[in-house]
Amino acid sequence: MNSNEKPQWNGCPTRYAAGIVGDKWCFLLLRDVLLHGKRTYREFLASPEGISTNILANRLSKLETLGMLTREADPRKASSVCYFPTQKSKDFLLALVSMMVWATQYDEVTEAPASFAESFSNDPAGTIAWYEAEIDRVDQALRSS
Amino acid sequence: MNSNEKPQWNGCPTRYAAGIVGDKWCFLLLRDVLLHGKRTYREFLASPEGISTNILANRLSKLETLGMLTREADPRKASSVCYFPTQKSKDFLLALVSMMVWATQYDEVTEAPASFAESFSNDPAGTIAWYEAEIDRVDQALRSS
DNA sequence: CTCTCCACTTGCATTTTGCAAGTAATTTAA
DNA sequence: TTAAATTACTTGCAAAATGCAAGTGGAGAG
Repeated sequence: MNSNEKPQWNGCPTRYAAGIVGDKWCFLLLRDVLLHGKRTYREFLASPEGISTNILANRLSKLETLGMLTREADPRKASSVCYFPTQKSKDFLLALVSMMVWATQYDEVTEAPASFAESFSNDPAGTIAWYEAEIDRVDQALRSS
Repeated sequence: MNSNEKPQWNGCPTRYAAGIVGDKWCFLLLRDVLLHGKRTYREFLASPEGISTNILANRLSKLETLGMLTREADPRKASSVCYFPTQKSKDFLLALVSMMVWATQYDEVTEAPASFAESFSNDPAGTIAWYEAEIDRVDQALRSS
């Protein structure tokens, strides 16, 4: 990607979202970061979908460029790297969880418990706030270690 | 795509959603169907992103297979074809609009008016219901013509 | 009976992906 | 102290997906 040329996927909100989330691997990486507490290359690599190493490196750098992740040294081990979600990613939680609720409804072999969709429809804002608090808890613990 | 082999992108709700929406073109076609009232091949082709004819045919058939669209004869002209959104697509509206609100917040050159995000945060359910009513109005008019 | 419109399909060059292997900088273990 | 392992990548290459241009077949209009 030549960083001199601006992508013209702006303007229309759906097109803007498609430019980030309209990619299988970016989508799943956001899940791993926002919902599964994953922060390192190795953890992302271990996800059951089996992303390959070159694609993972490419997408992490794309998500960093897009302002969804920050790349920082791992406080636990200087040679390692952490990818943290930005506020922009965290603000994506509502959309992500909405998609999961929808998927839970239509995936015949869903592994998600009914309680998940239920708690979201009872209190959407509270559910999202809970996820965000979890993220902040994980990241504060990691950063101060 | 060999229809004999089942894709194992089920189980995890995010993975299920990624299998449908984690594709730029499917994503934008859903926008066109759900928010722009587009129903025909020709209308989809005219979208500013410039999908090519083979990809359009491929994605329309994929979305039909996935139960997001139904392919029917155009009531206005028997030789023409209409793609209608199913309930499954319409139920995706909440997630789609959530993404748009998020994109509107972060796209520096968004064309979406502030009133859009505002009305959604004031009354999410009402906003979605309005969109769904619009869709039903369009489709009922089309089907009975 | 020809001409146009519509919804595709086909062929082919280019791009992206997936897989396997390699690498460089630590860090742990013997 | 030195060899082995770990981490985060990069590289090369074959296979698949994409984009573009051109073609096809059926229905309807003139």
